[in-house]
Amino acid sequence: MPANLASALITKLAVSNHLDGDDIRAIQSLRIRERHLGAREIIVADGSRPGECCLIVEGFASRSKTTADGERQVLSLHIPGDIPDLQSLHLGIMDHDLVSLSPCALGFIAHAELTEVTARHPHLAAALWRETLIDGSIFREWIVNVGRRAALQRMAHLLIEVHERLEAIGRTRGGEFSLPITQIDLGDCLGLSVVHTNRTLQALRGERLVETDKSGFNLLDQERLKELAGFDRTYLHLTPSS
Amino acid sequence: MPANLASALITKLAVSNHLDGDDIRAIQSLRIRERHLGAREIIVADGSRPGECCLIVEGFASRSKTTADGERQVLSLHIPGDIPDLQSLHLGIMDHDLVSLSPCALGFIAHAELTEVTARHPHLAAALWRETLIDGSIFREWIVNVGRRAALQRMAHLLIEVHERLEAIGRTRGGEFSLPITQIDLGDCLGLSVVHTNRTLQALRGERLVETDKSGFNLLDQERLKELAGFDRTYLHLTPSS
DNA sequence: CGGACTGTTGATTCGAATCAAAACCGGTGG
DNA sequence: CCACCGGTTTTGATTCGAATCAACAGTCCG
Repeated sequence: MPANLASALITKLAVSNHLDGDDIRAIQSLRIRERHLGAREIIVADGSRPGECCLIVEGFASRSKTTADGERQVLSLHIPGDIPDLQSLHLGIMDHDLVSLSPCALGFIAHAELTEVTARHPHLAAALWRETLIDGSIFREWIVNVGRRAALQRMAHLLIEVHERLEAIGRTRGGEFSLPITQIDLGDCLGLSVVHTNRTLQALRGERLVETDKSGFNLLDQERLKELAGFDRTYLHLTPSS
Repeated sequence: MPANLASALITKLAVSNHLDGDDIRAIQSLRIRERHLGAREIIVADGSRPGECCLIVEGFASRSKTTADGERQVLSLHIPGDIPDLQSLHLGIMDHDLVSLSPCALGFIAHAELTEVTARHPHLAAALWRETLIDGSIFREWIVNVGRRAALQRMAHLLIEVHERLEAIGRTRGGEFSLPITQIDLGDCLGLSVVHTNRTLQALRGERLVETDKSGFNLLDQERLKELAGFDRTYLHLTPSS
């Protein structure tokens, strides 16, 4: 019901899906419980069995896993409009953590509510399924990123990805975008140590490719960055029915 | 129609889903076009727009991406009962290759056929959605594997994963299982060079943890391997509605 | 002001890549 | 039957990218 909560979801879904009036009304009729969190709070914990899904209305979140010997790996970054734990609707048990990066406005939607709405709106169900598939596609690219790209390319690739995704929902100003992430977490995204993350970032700055400040990044030369990273946006599936 | 084709799918789906008689009849009524391929053939190519999904009836396949500068990364390994390109049903364009590892018996099912059956059987649709979510969960673990585990742990983790998945569909004899993969491809799974893959495998053999032959592996001490790899099977979601 | 966290720097070590060559293996054809 | 071929596995030597170790500086905040 609160228009602003649902609208974040509608904007995001519309990037990759054709939504008709019926779908939009169905989304607007969802009961969404609003909640506000600070930075670095656990939203949903590994091993838990959530009964609702979490929509990011404002702010940033990440999903991560910690290995048996305490090494952390970030699996994905999430932006407004994302439902990072949509998979919990059908998987039941969480196999990773969902954590806020920045202070967040979140909307929680009960599984029962989603089950019901997808049953009555198969087209919307397909759109949500598609969102989880795009999620999977981004995971695949991250496997390539940590598996086969050198540190510099790896970081460039990540920054372009986030820029493209934010651009699609209208949250960039040129090459600039907000992403309040520490170098520690950035390293955990890239499978690098903090020290090397720091040096790699300096290299990108030195090449005049990227500027950073506390709250975000500025991509100074997107063309050259894409060239460097070997970036191909296909995997983001940012247009409907592509 | 051909019972043996559908039964591979039924066996696999039943591992992670509760299927009722209606679901099973729906699967058995699917029109599945059978095809046989040799080893190392491209089943579906990156960039293509397939009109059907590919069920593995017999044999093994892998999905992989190649970076701009020619580095290959394997994203997943697939076993009988898997539909490795199920995501194409909703994503349209392939963002990676699907390739046979061994000679395969495949069953192709038209997208239209799947769309129709999922519309009429929402419970089956949920099961297929769930399969794609498990796919995604395995990708997440692979990100951790290449991002944060050392070569020895990494290889141990992969071998245990494949063993667990094959065991669930009844295709292991104790620690033994078939997986006809070259060290080149194994390296591409793990983000390692062939040389280092070879040495890592020798280390596992030296520890009397693993035996290999042309066609597969024998895990000599699963407990110790799991301990070494820090293996937690949760992410495989091998029980229904867990 | 002090403390906790984050960012930065330098020195050193180490795991894995690379380079290069040889051994092995199954298939093929003379 | 054996020579040969391409692909794969193995070995050794060397290099290199990134991790680790160890300080120190910067910043935010109570």
